[in-house]
Amino acid sequence: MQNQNYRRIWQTVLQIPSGKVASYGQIADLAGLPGRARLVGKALGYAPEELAVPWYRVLRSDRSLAFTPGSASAEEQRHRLLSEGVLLINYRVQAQYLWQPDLAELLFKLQY
DNA sequence: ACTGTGACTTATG
DNA sequence: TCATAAGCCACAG
Repeated sequence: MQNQNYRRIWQTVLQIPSGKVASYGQIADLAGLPGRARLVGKALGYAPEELAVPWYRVLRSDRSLAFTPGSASAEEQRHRLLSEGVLLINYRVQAQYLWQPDLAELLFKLQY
């Protein structure tokens, strides 16, 4: 887990503001890893607790949760999002909650 | 080297 | 909207 790619993914997810969400593919792109959306899911699973990575702000490109509906993980994600004001309707969030970062500012913060 | 498996995505009907 | 199919890539066995 000392993987540099994982580190970049965690740092990118850390930039998602409260109340906003991003897709796995979007995070992969922003982290400089286009085409590796699946790696993002893997990286989130390995994220160190102390880093406090907001994994629940990441979902599929169609704005639905990646976990199977009703599962413990899905419920935790749903609750965490709700506590930030992001309401899920049929396991989907509204487009208004999508994160649209300022690329110049983001790249500066990530220091790539 | 080969194969199966995902916290995925896009195209198509 | 759904459902299916194919593409995708890292990783484990």
